[in-house]
Amino acid sequence: MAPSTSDPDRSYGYQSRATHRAFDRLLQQHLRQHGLTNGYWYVLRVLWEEEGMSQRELARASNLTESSAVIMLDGMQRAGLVARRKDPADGRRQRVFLTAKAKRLKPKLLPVAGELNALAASGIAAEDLATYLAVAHRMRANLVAALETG
Amino acid sequence: MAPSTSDPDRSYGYQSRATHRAFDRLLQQHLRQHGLTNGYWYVLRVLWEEEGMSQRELARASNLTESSAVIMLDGMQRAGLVARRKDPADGRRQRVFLTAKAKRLKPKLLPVAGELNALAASGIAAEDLATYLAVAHRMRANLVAALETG
DNA sequence: ACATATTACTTTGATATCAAAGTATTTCAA
DNA sequence: TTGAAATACTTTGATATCAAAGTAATATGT
Repeated sequence: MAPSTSDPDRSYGYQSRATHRAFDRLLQQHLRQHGLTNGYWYVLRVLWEEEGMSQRELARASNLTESSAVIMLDGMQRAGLVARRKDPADGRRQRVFLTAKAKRLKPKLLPVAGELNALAASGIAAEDLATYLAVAHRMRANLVAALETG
Repeated sequence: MAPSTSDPDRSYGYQSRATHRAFDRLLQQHLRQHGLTNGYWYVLRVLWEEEGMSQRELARASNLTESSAVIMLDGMQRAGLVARRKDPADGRRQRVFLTAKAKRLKPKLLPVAGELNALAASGIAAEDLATYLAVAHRMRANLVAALETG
């Protein structure tokens, strides 16, 4: 393999990590003013769209493992953001719901997502942004397929 | 702002996180066979290119904060991968060097970077891959500029 | 020279994350 | 119907990561 794929500037892994870290740090800077952590944010983003899913579904939608989701939800429950209710039809499932407090945060905080994305995208052609999303999506699919294989 | 920028599939933040996580998990799967952690890998990638930099320089090159770098290097030192030597000309600086053991790992492990990148890129047009890198680079610059502003 | 500012690293306390092993509940096949 | 398998969640122990405050060494202005 030519050096091109291990040179950091040309490494998709390196660049995706660098982009993510920059997003994550800026997100943290915004959320701390509202007393939220990044981890809570990722879960709230999902729950603001749809409440009442099982922890497993929520973990998948939030891109967390199930054990990470348990820990996150423990914290969010203590912070008064979510409530867990056992599914009456299946005692194994814990369905997750937002509290009134978490619902009130939505209009204040959801716009932050748009702001950060707009900021990141500034000065970049719309066509290139679309390509970025498509490539990211395909790379993830390729990598997840490899993860499951081996 | 239109919903387009908060819909996960169209959110650059969401997609960059998802891509990174997939890379990171697959990397972990590969490295564990060699007894290395992802954190050590990121630092080794830098040191395999250039030894003897100060911790601050190394932290910047590895995309870590200085305090994270300290913790990582403590572990790497215990694992016999690096040695720290005080700069004779400036007693504040700790210069970081690879041990023989870490140097021996390079030919075995460096190719992993190329393999994962090739795997991630499979089925994607070269032109689109180039766009991905350019967009990632620019986004990071935009975000870092915002971080520094406040 | 000496007090102050700057620089480089370290410590501390917190969140984020996972894999592996463990527990409780439901499903299913004989 | 009952025991094994599958499912859903939890616990445990580890790494990864950061911000803020702390320590040590050097540089700077007077």
